[in-house]
Amino acid sequence: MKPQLELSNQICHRFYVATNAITRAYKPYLKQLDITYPQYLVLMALWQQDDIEVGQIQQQTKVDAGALSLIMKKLVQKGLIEMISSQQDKRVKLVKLTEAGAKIESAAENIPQQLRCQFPELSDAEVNQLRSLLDKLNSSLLAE
Amino acid sequence: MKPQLELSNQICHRFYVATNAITRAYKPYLKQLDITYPQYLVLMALWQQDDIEVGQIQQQTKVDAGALSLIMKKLVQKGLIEMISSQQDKRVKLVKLTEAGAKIESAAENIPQQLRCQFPELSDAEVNQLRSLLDKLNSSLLAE
DNA sequence: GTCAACTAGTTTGCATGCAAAGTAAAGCGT
DNA sequence: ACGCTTTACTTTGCATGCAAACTAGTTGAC
Repeated sequence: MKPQLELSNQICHRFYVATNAITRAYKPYLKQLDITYPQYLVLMALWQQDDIEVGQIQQQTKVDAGALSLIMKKLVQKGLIEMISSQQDKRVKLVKLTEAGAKIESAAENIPQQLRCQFPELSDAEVNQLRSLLDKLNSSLLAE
Repeated sequence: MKPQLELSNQICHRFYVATNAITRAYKPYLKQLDITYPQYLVLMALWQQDDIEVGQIQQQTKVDAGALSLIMKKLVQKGLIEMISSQQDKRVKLVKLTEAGAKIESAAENIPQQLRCQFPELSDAEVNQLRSLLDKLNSSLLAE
């Protein structure tokens, strides 16, 4: 057995496990808002700045463009956003929060903090360390 | 705007981005073996120890049980594994590598190293730090 | 011994992630 | 003005991730 192929040596497998666990941890909270994690990412982008292009949402959330199309459609169906073709450039669609979409921000406000409570074993310092390592990794991986 | 809802403050979003980026980085290498990342996880578990139960594979890889069923079926179709019902307990299925399945281990041997080259900005020390933080996070998240 | 409770896996329905093909509109060179 | 390339998004096909329902085989309480 090659040691580099052992699951226990694989950083990548740890990411796989962690990300799935995090998404699962989010689920009960997001379920109350009747949205999924990627949909939540889109809404976060819009709460941060409303009335932006689909492409900007993609850049900020890093959700795949193809998947994003479907996600936007769902959010429209749920009445949380609306999409309007730009006048200047008819290829571009501008995304806006509806009243309902803007409203659930306050309901989402406490989610990050509750998520944080799911891993109390990590100190705040360790979380910051993790954040900075992830930033470094992501900028490296997304570089090309 | 609530600062805790900004994408740039979210550890979880960093995980989302990192894991998707890693999976994408794996893709070209795994494509040469005609397998996907979760299928690769299953094979790694078997390379480590052959002739084990489906449940053991699930525990080691942390792949969802439902998804695992389909993955196993694909691996059987590809002729990389075979499944045999246990004599002692007919509910249990034992999974074995075929000759072909055992063979591609050597082809997979260099993948981890090549993946590592995708993020040269991280030093070995930082990778180790990351590994230990991920372990701590995972054991915390998977505890309940 | 019998039946309820449990266990190992499978199946199904919905929501992505991703690659690849497709569409419509803009921009560009000549 | 005409065609070629690029851009912004959408659609499609395949492979999960996940919850929930389902099947078959075991175990335990009595």
